[in-house]
Amino acid sequence: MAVTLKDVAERAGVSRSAVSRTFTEGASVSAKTRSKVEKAARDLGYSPNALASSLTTGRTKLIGLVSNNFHNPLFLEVFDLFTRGLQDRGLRPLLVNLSQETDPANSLRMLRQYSVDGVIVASSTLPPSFAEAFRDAGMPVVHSFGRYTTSPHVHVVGIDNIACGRMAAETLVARGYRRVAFMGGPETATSTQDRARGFLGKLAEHPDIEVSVSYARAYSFDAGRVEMTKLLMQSPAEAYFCGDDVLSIGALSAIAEAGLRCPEDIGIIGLNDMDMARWQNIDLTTIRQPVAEIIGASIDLVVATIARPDRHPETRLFPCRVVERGTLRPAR
Amino acid sequence: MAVTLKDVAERAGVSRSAVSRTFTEGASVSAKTRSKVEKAARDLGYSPNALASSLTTGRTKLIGLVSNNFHNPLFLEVFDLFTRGLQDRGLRPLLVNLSQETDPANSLRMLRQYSVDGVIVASSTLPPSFAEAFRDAGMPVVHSFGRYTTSPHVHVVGIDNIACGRMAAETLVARGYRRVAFMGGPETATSTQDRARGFLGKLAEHPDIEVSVSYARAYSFDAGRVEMTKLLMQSPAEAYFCGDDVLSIGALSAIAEAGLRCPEDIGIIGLNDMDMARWQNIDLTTIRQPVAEIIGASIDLVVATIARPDRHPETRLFPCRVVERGTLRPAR
DNA sequence: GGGCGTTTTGCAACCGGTTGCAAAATTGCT
DNA sequence: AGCAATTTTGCAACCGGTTGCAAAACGCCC
Repeated sequence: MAVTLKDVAERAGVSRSAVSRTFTEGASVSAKTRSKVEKAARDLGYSPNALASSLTTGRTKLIGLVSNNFHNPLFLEVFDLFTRGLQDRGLRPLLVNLSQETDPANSLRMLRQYSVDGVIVASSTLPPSFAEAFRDAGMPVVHSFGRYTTSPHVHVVGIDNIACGRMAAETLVARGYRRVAFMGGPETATSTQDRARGFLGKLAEHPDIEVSVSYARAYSFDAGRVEMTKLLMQSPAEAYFCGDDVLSIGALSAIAEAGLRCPEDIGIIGLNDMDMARWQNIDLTTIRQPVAEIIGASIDLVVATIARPDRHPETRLFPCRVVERGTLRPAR
Repeated sequence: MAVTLKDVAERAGVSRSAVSRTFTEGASVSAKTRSKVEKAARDLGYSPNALASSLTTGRTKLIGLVSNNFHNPLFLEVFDLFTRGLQDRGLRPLLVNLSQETDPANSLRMLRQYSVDGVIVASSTLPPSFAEAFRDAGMPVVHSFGRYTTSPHVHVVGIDNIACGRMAAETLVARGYRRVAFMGGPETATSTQDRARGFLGKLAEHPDIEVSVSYARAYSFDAGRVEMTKLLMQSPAEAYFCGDDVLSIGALSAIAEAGLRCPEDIGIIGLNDMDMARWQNIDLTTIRQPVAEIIGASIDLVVATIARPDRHPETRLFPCRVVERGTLRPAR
């Protein structure tokens, strides 16, 4: 069926080793045999079987891309950038959709069966222990969009969520809001915990400002909308820092529905700056997370760890910045 | 490093074949050896190397998932459903991001190197020839969201875009619109061509209704917005059938910006019914494409074709229906 | 043309599994 | 217990490559 090394060798009149060598970088082949082999390969339409070679080289060039965020529009950008970035380095993404699963055992087993060279866990909601399970199994792994820890057991690339929380607080304070609130994602998500911590920590410096906190039951439009609707029935704050953009958009929808205007009646600041946030009919003021940089660094790091598996775990955090749009009143 | 068949065999005190057989469905092993092997495997933490076994069995359980739609929010749902659906059948998605590439040669080569069992091309914009290149290389392939042809060379699963165009036309006519228009995606996309055809075809039956056509330069928010802005500066139609939902949302944004209201001043009907269309602050009337059914059928079909490669190419089209929301005036 | 050092080449073993085949073990039956 | 039929087992070859090693070929110089 498929054309193999042997076929090419026979047609070119050389040994199988010769063929193998012309297709492996830096092997010793004379120009003459190389061209004979290349011609034969071209004639036969040969391309080497990456899986077979992985058996001896121990490298598959397969990277497990594990995520549980298949509902957040930001992650379409994330998948786009990851797949392109990996492809550009000759690596292939083997996608694992975690859905609501939270135990790494299954993914671990299947990624081991396919002997992936490395694993990227792309999730802001999974606990650090998830990625650590891969490392414990001896796989190079980086946790993208993961939680920062001072003594990481695993590479982490992402943002400083605590600093983001602080940044949101500062922004709201600078705008003169006196009654502010955090509307988080699910309380179990590590990103939400950290953002709340930073936000509240910063506001503790302003005892005159009233602060409250609530949690939506998911990082989703509906959850944001439901939560904001509930809040509006009590006495709402003047401005909200929402756990992420999609939550923010849900909140905006609830606000409009209630006949209130944003930013005149209530201010909203999101987090992520996903593509949709800039759409003119959404126009969300938000904190930009440098997704492309995070992904680039994640790939760099997993590649580097494949090369030197004993590499010390490292945390790379990228700075975020506020993107001014139309859902917060102007600074005084 | 990794624990192999041989290690398990030694520990269990049996031959390598015995171990192999306990892990292959329907092979002949006595209960006694099976339990010995299973214990040894458990102790050692063994899991069989899928790639090595693929060498002899000729099956990798890898499915190439090829797409160029990494910017349309609908495709996040698509990837979610595909990855889950494949995983549920013990198959693994190897993702290929085509970006703006339109030549199958590269993807073909790399999917062959990884000897995928089958290929799913998920795209509404690629021409039929793209998927055919895989079939010509002897790979089981299905084109999801692809173009319907009466004599397909390749399995196609999707919707009847011509019928959708007609359905949009009927809907607008039933609402009493007298000046209608089609605002397509890029003119080169097969889906746009067919939708235009159906739309215009149906309206040809209503000579009293004025029809016009224009094309946005991409299936994107910005392109839809730009195109609608341009249209509004001339004399706009009363209602538009937009090439897809994201284009529709761009158009809605332009309409709002111009100080016009939807549906009072201008009606919009989209196509896809992506999750966002139901968001209350978008509330887009649209034609629903049954994405989950399409994906389920695509997976069924690729699996069936792997089992019987000589299977005759088949087209499966799923019916669409109008989802009434708030961007079209009510039927008279 | 002979001798030496360097490249290139092929052989054969190996990577981690599977599988046809014949031998060994088990089972059922008289 | 003896025998035939059936099941289980291990051997060895194979899947499609890679690679250490020793032999062969080559290039260079005298």
